[in-house]
Amino acid sequence: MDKRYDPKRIEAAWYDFWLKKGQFHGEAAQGGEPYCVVIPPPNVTGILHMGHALNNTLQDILVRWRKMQGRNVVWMPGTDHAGIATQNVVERALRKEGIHREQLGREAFVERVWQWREEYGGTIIRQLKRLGCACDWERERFTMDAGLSEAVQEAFVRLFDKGLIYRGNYIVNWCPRCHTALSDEESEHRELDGKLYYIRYPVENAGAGTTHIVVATTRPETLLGDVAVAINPRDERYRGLKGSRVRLPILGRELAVIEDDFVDPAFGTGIVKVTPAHDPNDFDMGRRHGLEPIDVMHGDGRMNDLAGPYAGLDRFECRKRILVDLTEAGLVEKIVDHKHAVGHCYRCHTVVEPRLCPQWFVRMKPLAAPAIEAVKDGRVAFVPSRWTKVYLDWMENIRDWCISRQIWWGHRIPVFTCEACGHEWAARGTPAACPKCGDAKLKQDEDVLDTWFSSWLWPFSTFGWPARNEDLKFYYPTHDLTTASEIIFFWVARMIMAGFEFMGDIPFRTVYIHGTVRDEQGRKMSKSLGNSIDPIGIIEEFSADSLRFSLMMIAATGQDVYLSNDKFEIGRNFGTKLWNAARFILMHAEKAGGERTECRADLATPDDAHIVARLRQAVDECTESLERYRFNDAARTLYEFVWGQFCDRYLESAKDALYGADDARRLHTLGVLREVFSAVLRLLHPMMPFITEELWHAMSYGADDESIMTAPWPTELTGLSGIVTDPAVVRYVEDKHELIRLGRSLKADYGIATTVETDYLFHPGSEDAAARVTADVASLKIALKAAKLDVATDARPTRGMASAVCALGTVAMRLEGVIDIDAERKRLLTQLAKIVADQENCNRKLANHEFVTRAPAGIVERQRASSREIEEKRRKLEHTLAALPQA
RNA sequence: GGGCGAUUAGCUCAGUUGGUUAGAGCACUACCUUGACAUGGUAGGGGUCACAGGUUCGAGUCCUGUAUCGCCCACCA
Repeated sequence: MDKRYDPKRIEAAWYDFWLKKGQFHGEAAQGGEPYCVVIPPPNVTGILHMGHALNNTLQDILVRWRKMQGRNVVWMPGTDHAGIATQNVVERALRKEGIHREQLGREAFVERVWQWREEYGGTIIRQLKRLGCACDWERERFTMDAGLSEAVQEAFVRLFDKGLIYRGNYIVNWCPRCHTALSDEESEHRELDGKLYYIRYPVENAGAGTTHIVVATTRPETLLGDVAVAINPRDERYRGLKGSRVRLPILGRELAVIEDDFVDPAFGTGIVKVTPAHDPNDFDMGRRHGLEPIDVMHGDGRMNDLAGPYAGLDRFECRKRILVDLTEAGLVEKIVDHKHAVGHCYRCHTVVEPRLCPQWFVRMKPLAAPAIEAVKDGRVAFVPSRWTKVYLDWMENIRDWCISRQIWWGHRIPVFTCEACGHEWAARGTPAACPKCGDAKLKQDEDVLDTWFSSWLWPFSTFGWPARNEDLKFYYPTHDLTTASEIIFFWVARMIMAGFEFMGDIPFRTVYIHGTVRDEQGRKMSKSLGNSIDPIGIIEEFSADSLRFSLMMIAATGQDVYLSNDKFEIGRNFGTKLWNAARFILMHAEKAGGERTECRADLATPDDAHIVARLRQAVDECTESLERYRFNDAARTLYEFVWGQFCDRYLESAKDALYGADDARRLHTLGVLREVFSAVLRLLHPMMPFITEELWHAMSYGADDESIMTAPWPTELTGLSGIVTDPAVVRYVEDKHELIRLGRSLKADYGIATTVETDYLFHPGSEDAAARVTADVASLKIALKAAKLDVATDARPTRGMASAVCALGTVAMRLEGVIDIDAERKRLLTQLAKIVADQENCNRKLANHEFVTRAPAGIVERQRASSREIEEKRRKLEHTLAALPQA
């Protein structure tokens, strides 16, 4: 075994080993209890960032852990075609060649995207493999592959036929750069420092002296599309306005004057310009008052012919020019600073333009109902639970989903129109003729579907739906879905709705929402900020295991993760520690030759009992933490056990036996070491798959061609069953270590000699002996404290002044002149009085639970436990008091 | 405007249902080339748990309020 751990050498090799063994594959035919996870499919354009690394490490831990527990596991992998994002990437590549997509035409362009995907689309999959992900790659899917495209059509047709999909002319979020509509979720609001422009509109026949009114707007260029001005009907100031002639500046169009409750008299001037084609509120008002919208913009953000003199200008250029013109005409009353939230395209960050155009929508209210119920009654649970409220708030106020996109890369909307009779219907596949008139001249809708329209089917479409095959029946509903909070609306909520609509059941049972990965300053990691840490770089520099384990140590449940490069040293150092512990055990095993190591009950020492007890505790804690999705706790438990208990304590204490002359003892100790370490490797495997696999083989725990992944999750610890783990023994060892530590400290700092006989008065099960050791610890602490007090007052104690001697059964202490024994006794007595009071209170509560309220067994048991705890405290304190020297 | 989260050591953070003297990693100090490990060991310094009230025998933990930072949602132009 190499002296140094070289992750590069082993990681790739073990991954191939797993693949060759088909370790990650599962199918229904194998039977057993299913456990299934579907990956949040990363974009094909994606490269692995820290968010992915965190997300997929979490899933991999769950998957490997469940596998070790004997479940029939499938982790469904795949990628998302990411409509707009991918189209943008390919367009950019084409632009470098000087080609615009229009030049290629639709078919050729889509062909190019497929080519691009062939060439670069596998990047993120390769990176997930380097991370160690145990995905069932035989099942890898792509949201545009034939099967999933069929599922998309099926879902669309079913919803269409049920009347849940409709086309309508509404204001949508329009990205002038991507040239497509976006859903509400795809428009990101950002607070911007804008301006509020107060503009005078001339009035012709108003009351005395009125020559104009003033409206306030943040987007002056839209006034070109104004069709009215609106006031609140209760606004006294503008009583006379109705019936007068208001003229639109520059274009001179006459505007209607309408009254609408929507208008807030307190904002701006209390008069609103109404532009139905460019603002959702105005659109609604326009509908209420029967006004015809006037659209003054092209899809690319340039003004159209209806913008008169501004036709052809970009919208922002138009804003500048129109302000100049208005100012010259004396129509700008004032300009004030104004903060407001402006929508931006989530793909290219261009300012979104509200635009009136025909789009396809899904009616969401009917779909939401069962999905709301399922979360309310706990069939689908969010972890941490606080996200439940976020989900429910959104679902209860859900708005229709705009699903059409004016791009080429994606699932073409399967709606056909008969050119002969005008019949419009949704069809699976490519229909040959109109079902109404039989004519063959058909036209398919030009638009494609929102990317998420395929994602929301992911938990069942990946298993072959609409076909009802065995795997789908077996693995659906899946179990855990792990994702980031940003995705709750885009994906999680919609999957739950689709699950009910198409499968009649929930898609998964638990949604685990992890935190966002941020840099040290708390900023989101992003390419544009240049602050991201590349996970692959970390794997190169440290190792995949280091990356994974460090992330788990840092990421508290659901909290955001703040990263910097040096954070990964935790995982690396821990890996090294583990490596060296293995080397130590192997070294001694080699020294023992082929002799049989065996844990023998009759040779078990308190240290053996202690490490086994702590191991059992670690196993329980680790298992429980994973069950509760507290990955961070599981990692910390293992870190502390391996480093603090196993290496620092047990391994050191084992040296006596290992270097000793007693062969039986040596083999026994080696046996305990091997058994405990075997459990350690298994516990760590989900988090650090590579190094544990390497060591599992180096230590020959299983056959050469068997993976640690198929070894059982340690629950029984059968190899260690002979070792009695009496609580008194465990406590004794704890105290012993404390005694040694204190003794060393006294000696090192103050030259106070102490003799600690570590094996003194050890009788397994002897409460009294253990209690007396505890008292000794307390006495030593007092001595230490006293010595320090004295140092502080510049009177360093000499050997003659204080000494602490541990001898058979008791600590004889002389603390002459060093400590105020009376004060110490007084302090302890006060403490004791408090404890006695606590105890009475606690027992009263217990009696109350037991006999009065008849509380559930769990609560009574808890109360009993705390009663025992207090009793224990009291005994310790009394012993300490008794051990205190007389003044 | 609504909702949520955070505030604990110099830094980054744990602290589950209230319970002895509030923990870890990094950084810092001193000593240690001891027989697994210097990516290490031993010992140590460093904290009015943001602030103000309240509940309790007991509060970092529960309740109310305040302040600061952050996130999400939202059609007041």
